[in-house]
Amino acid sequence: MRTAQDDLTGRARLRDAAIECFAAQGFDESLRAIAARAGVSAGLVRHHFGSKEMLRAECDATVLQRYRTLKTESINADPASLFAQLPASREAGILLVYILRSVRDGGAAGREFLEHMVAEALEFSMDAVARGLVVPSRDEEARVRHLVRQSVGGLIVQLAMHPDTQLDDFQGVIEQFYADSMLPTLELYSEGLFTDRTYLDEYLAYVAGTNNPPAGLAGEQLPR
Amino acid sequence: MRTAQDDLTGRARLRDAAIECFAAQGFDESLRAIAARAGVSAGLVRHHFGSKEMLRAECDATVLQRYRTLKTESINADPASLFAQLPASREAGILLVYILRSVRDGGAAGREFLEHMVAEALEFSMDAVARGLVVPSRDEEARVRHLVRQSVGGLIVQLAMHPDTQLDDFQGVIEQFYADSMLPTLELYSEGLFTDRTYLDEYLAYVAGTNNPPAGLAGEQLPR
DNA sequence: TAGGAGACTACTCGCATGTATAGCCATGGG
DNA sequence: CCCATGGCTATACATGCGAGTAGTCTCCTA
Repeated sequence: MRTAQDDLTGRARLRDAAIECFAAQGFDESLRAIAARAGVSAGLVRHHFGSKEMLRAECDATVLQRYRTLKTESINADPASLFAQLPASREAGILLVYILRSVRDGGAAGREFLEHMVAEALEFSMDAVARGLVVPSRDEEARVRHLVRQSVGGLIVQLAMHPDTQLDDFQGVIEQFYADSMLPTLELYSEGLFTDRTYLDEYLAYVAGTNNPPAGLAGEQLPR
Repeated sequence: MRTAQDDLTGRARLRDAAIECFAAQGFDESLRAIAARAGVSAGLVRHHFGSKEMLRAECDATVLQRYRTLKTESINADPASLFAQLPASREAGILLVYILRSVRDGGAAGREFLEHMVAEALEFSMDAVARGLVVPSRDEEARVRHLVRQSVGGLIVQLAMHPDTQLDDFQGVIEQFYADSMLPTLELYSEGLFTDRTYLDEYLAYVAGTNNPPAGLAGEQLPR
């Protein structure tokens, strides 16, 4: 019925236009604007997808799939950036902005994206620890969750501070973000922030005094 | 004309209700919902504020002022958290969520909040460096901007992952966030992440090769 | 060549929103 | 006493939205 062939028809144009509109303007962008970008009428969305919600779901799935493809294609090992210079092309930039907006707005799609990144980063991090590049943590997953949350959040803030960025200029904003963050990140990762271990040791002693071992403290999030 | 006395009338109730609604539901919350929370009619918003935009502006100013008051009241010196356990009360929790939403959605208010936090943190950080508690950075402002952006962003992501959090439960979510982040943060700040300085030194050598000194790299953001 | 399935459009409907208008009514100074 | 000021409400209006309906056009096939 619905094969990969008809991805050349208006259905695919509509889906791709929706992804670009959602990335550029947010998920509240109207169906009429999406249809206009695709060069079709608004009613065609209903004809092909049934509702805006189902169009959104298909966009989510498509973006996640393309993100996975892009990740597996470009295997690089730069521990300085958990995103591994994703926005190398306009297409990748759109994907990244779409994902950032998904996380920003919450919901199932954003949570799925985030969990995907955590799983990726956890695998990467444990490998880096095993190879002696990264110091071990008392709770690897908690550290990875923290780093991913902070990194994604930092990008979201950067995106929010440049709301009028066009999709084509977005690579520039990301590059500026990395340029701004590279030195502080490398300093922090290489030299830390505190001059002594007092705060850490005091916290470890405090935690050891409770019945909560540090390793089991930060596994799952709050159960809604 | 409009003195501090009439803050006991419906005008203040409307403003406070708007702040709570904006924090709980976002800035797209309807005037009718805000008026309902305040126990007045929707038309009163126009009567007192002229438009929704001007109501929003007054909410922004009020939140910023209360945030400043709260900050100057509670002077504490805990370098582990740049937010200094702000949400100690329900009122403070509402302020924090409002600020996070402002930054999240971009715009002038969010940028103002962020710049305010950067200025605070910069002052605090330079003092900590002078007292020998924190290692110096090659670009103090860039480091502070980075840390503030990451911290605020991390909270925004945490907030997005718990979209159905009530305003009263929000302190719990923040406490959970701190509980999850405390160990990774202290580890990172005390022990760093990399086992050696290779990446940092390579970057410093690379930057030294260009005409851009590291200190001047991350001052102002992109000129829109 | 006839016919039918599906891509696509024009138009409409109900709904929610921000804004605008007209008026009620309690209070307080003449 | 009286009436004007201003807080406040009820209602209407214009707009833009997603969703629904009916119909046209274009191939592909029997």
